[in-house]
Amino acid sequence: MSDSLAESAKRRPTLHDVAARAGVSKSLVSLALQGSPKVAPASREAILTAADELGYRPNRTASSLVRQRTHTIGVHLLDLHNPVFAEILDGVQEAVRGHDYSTLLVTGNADPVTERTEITRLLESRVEGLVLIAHRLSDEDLAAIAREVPTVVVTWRTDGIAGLDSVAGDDLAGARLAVDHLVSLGHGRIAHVSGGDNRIARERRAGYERAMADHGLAPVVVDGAFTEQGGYAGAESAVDAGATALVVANDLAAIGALAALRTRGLCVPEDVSVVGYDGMRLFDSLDLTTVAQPLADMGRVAADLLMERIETPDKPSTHRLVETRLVPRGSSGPAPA
Amino acid sequence: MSDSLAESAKRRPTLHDVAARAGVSKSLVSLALQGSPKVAPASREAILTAADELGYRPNRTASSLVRQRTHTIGVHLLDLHNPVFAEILDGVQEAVRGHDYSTLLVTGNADPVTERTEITRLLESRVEGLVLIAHRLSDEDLAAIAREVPTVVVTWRTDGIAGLDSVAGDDLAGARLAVDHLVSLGHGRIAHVSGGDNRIARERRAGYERAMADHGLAPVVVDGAFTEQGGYAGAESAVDAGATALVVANDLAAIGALAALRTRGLCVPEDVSVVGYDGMRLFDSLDLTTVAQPLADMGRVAADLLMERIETPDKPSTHRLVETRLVPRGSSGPAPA
DNA sequence: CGTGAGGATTGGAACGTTCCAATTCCGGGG
DNA sequence: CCCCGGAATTGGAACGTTCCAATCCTCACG
Repeated sequence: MSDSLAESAKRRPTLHDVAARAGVSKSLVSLALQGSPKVAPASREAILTAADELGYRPNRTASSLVRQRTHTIGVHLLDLHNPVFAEILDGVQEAVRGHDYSTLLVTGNADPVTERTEITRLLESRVEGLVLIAHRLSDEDLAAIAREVPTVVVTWRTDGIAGLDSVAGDDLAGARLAVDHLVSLGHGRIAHVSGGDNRIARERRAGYERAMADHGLAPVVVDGAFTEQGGYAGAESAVDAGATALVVANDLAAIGALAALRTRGLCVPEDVSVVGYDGMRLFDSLDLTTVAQPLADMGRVAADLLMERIETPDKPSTHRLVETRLVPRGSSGPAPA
Repeated sequence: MSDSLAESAKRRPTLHDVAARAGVSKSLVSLALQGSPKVAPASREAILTAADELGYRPNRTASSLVRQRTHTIGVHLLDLHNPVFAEILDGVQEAVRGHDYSTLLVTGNADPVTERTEITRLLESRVEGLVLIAHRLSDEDLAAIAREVPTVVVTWRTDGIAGLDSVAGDDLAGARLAVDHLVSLGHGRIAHVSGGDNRIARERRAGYERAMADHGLAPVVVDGAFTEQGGYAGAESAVDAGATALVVANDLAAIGALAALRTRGLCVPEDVSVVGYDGMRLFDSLDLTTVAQPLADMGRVAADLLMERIETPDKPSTHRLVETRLVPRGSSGPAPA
């Protein structure tokens, strides 16, 4: 006992220590701890009590070194602050737990450099698969990663990279839904507050522009970002330009836009209508009309795709588009006379 | 070349493979890759090119097995959906990067069972320290963990557990700030929408109750939760009870409360004032009066405390209380006549 | 031309597991 | 009484690193 105390200060107990205490070999301890049926009940008993008297804790690094498996997949989130990603992650975790994998979570804070080093870390930890929930990687980096480990990207289509699957919302169609909705409410001066210069933002913008063209309306795009500040600034420019309705690049920015309108003394939806994008649960009570994506589903699908690719590394890439739908709420209403 | 191709399909290249290709021993490769100055420039060159021709990627599990260090700390978040935790995490990550540790992120989705298994996983991965950003563990579990690895808890004081540090907001004082603010605006019928039955909620509630007593006012506490739904339901009961001001347990619930008031046709702050708690940046534009905590600072302090404990495992526990301050915004105003 | 210093390089043990092959143990059938 | 089979147990190699001690090489100096 005094001996175990002295040791515990020094070094964590190993299989060997447990074996010594139980009076058996380390092989048998290993067997017993894995629940093998070949171990005699008496030995098992002795081993189990020895293990927890010592506070034995298996060493995962040693274990995964010898079996060449880590039973772990890596998940990279662009940014923890946007709850959208958390909702997608929920789906991933749920699906992954069903396959007895656990997840290693990592975030690059929307910075490409940190992002690369964090993902490198995951690869060095020998994750067996990778889910990238939005990222800032170049195509070359992405391809290199996909060559190394089964990978699936969530949030936008990734074409032309071998062995890389993707799950994305249909941003083109989604933006169109928003425009159609506003047009049906009688709006003509519909502006788009963009999400900046990145893939998703460009896609949503394109959807907006095409829909406007199809309705024979002149598009007005103002610069914004996927943040509240971006939405705030964008909304100001948009109303300056005379817009009566705003298609905002995401919900976060839409919240910012609402704030801008409020400080301008404009009423929503009487003076200006606002439509967001994402449909995150967190903002359900804000009464924001939005283009909703099935976020948790996207995560689930991504995880399933990953599991398939882990089983069949050479299968052709699949790119899944999930459906978006418009959720009309209080922030959009008939165009002012 | 053909041989390396065939191999790459099978097995990741190891130090040994790099050594073979560069025509040196694995020891020298190891040395070179760590950037030791004892390696001759020519060898270094050869090794480096061999390594990246093979796409060599060091195996972290092997490495941390032999040096008895993982250079990793584990961070557990109660719940990814509440952006408060993300803001705390920012501080942790920042501080930790400065000490060349990396972080393993894990979440239990507010479920005590998943929480335990996830933390167990971290311990098996031999993290060198643990930051728990809110948790649902019993005191015994917590003590057991703290005995095993340096641990610091963020979000509430943890007294009486040896070797466990904590960083917390002063919830007692914070709730008092909210009450004082509302009293100074002339409110008398101030209700508290509670955050349910957990440590932080109880603390904030106690702060509210004491402050009310000190002002000679009758406390009215209605059941709520740390979620929008909780705030929504709580606000309804509170206004039914005739309150003209609400001290809500956190910002998330306050958002819910605002929604409830809106659907009741009540104006904020003309009819009812609302004060939240947390001060998360995400809601800056919502114009919510709130009791702000320095979230990122809390994370930084926690990480620093952890580093100190890693260096000096036997130092006495320290419990840091950080200061909260009231941020008056548009959701609170003079009491109605 | 021998010696030694010192830099460059190498072999091998160790880290804590898993798992295969080999060994021990036991009772029962011949 | 011996042998056999099966159950229980064990030793040891292997996983991919790190790092220590030992060896090798080169060259300047006496």
